Amino acid sequence: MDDKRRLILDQALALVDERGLAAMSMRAVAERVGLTSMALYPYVGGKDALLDGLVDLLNLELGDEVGDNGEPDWRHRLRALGRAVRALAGRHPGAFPLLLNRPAGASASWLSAALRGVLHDAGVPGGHVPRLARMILAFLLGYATGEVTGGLPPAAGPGDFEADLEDLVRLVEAAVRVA
Amino acid sequence: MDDKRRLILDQALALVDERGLAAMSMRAVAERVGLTSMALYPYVGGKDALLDGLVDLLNLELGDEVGDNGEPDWRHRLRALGRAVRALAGRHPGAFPLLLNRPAGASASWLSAALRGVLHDAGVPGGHVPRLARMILAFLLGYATGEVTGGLPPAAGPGDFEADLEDLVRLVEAAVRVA
DNA sequence: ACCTGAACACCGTTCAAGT
DNA sequence: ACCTGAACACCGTTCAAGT
Repeated sequence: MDDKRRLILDQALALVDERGLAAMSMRAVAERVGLTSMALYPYVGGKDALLDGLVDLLNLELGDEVGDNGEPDWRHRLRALGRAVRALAGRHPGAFPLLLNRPAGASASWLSAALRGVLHDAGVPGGHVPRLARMILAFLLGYATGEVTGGLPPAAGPGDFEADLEDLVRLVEAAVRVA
Repeated sequence: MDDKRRLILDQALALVDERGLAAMSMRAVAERVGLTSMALYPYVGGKDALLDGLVDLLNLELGDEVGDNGEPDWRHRLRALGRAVRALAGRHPGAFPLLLNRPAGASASWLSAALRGVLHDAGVPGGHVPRLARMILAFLLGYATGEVTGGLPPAAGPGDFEADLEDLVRLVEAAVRVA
């Protein structure tokens, strides 16, 4: 019976996708599920916890999309991660900013761990892996958030993001050369 | 008499600094100023516009801190910009995330323009300047936002941000070599 | 010109009560 | 066990009314 929690979270995310974060009230979510707002509390425990649940959902979706295909080329994997983050923001423009704006829960470390794996396989010295992973994470979340909120000026050209990804690849290569 | 608007914005920012964004209601700001909430509307025009006003205030403060001292070394200027953004977030942890989460208004382009100036002086080919400036902006805002919200995992070491800045310097140098 | 009182349509959350 | 009605203390915002 705990897929009722999942049902509620799914409907909340759908609501945010359709009408924006500001429209997501406990009452509005409940109506979508066919309950009153008070009935949600045992399942999701308050609005704040519900938002944390949405963050978990986004991380889950990101993990599903990227998968763990045994792609050996770290450059391919880094580009794929970057594109997946941006695509996730595109599918969930209302909810995506939560990733950067709320304390990172346990599930939030998925992307962080994936980036560390890429850097390790690239041959980045172990002592630099956590810092560099965090740096790339800050860029990816900042970029996709700003794109979706308008907090960043609009991109000058359509290929800008791909060029940014190549710059990230070079950044990693430079860190490898230090070794 | 338009420093009354400024008074209201200053008090709103102080309130957010002290008690967090969630505590900033029109009524709470008004009480701090010594008015009722309805009296604020002619000056700041609704809560959303008030939040935009806070963004302007942050950009102003950033511009004041960095100044336009004729520092000729673009590396110094890039590091100074990065440190200033991070320090601003440290002073205003509640309000800072607004920079990335709200559409960039006219004043928001200050930092963007400053970064473009640095890249130009560094000798980055003109065609790459806007993209690279935006990339660095995404990193800086993402980094400082995530640090202040907990959306990014905690830094591994105390010198991590300085090391990140050196990586940015190298990123710019690499873009210059392409020229 | 500048401000307030009263009111409206909402919030999140609690808790006793219903089935 | 699961849900609801009623209630509380809040919101943002409008507008007629006060000075």
